[in-house]
Amino acid sequence: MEKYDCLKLENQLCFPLYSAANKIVRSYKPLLDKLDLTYTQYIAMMVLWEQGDINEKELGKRLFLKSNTLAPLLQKLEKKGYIRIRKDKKDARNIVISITESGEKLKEKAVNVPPSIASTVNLSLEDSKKLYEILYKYLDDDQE
Amino acid sequence: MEKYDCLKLENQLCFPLYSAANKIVRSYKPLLDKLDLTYTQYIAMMVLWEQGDINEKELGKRLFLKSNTLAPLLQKLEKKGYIRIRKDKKDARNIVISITESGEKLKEKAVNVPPSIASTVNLSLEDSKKLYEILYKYLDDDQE
DNA sequence: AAGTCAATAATCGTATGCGATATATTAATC
DNA sequence: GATTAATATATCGCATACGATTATTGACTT
Repeated sequence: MEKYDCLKLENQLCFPLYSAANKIVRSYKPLLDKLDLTYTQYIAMMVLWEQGDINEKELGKRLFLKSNTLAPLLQKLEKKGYIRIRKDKKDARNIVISITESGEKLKEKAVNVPPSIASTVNLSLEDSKKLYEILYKYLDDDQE
Repeated sequence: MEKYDCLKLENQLCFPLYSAANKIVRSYKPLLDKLDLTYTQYIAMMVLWEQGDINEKELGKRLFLKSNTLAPLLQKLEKKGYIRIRKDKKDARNIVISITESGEKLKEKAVNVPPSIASTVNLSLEDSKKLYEILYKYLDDDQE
């Protein structure tokens, strides 16, 4: 083990993580273009499709994102007519996001996306499950 | 299994991949700030530290990146004095990247980064290995 | 040698991510 | 009730990623 071995690309865990994330997000693009969504906009819509109204902070927690990323993103989604952004009447610091009819309708198109992606990811069910499990182990660890 | 279950965030493989990549790259930032490098610049330097001169296309292959990302990145690294960018005399379409003395010196500081990151990633050796293995299975699959 | 095509890199436009900072609103304290 | 602290969101500046386009250079054909 040489002194500089730890600096070799092949010995990094972060690098394949970073590259694989780029690769899979890239593979969504042609599909999401049809919905007029970017990948980040898509996962935000997913949360809304699943649980309806949500405030920005809660959404940020679900997506591991903060307002510096979310605020501009949500503004774009509102401009496209998929969501509405309002202040909470009880506490005007809270922003409440709700889905519009147009946003709800998008769900019908969106159901085609996951199977289409799944068919291109050439991993065994076992590997997929393991990958999922390890990634959440890492994500759920907050002590950093 | 409901019709829309496939759209739930918890059923996505891409989402934890995307989030984990963000998280780990984010964790590099304070360390790389000391080297005046971004994460992408850091992995480019890694290739150079390991194998010296390389042309842009080859570098792109190693990093899974193309000139639309690499060209501006390399210009920044050159501006910082870590690398030199030249045209190949035999074929001026090829860009040859070489490392400068200052870039070579940076390696000494950089050796502290991987251990520091490793100590914050709370995964067992087994999980890390498995993660690495599955990610490369995905990355090396070109049929998409 | 001119013209066509292929290979490689650079540029452009858009949308992130994110640390840092600013702003708005509410809560807490005196 | 005025001041201060805390909370939540927005803005700013920078550096990616990436599809699409353009520019440069070389190879090939005739």
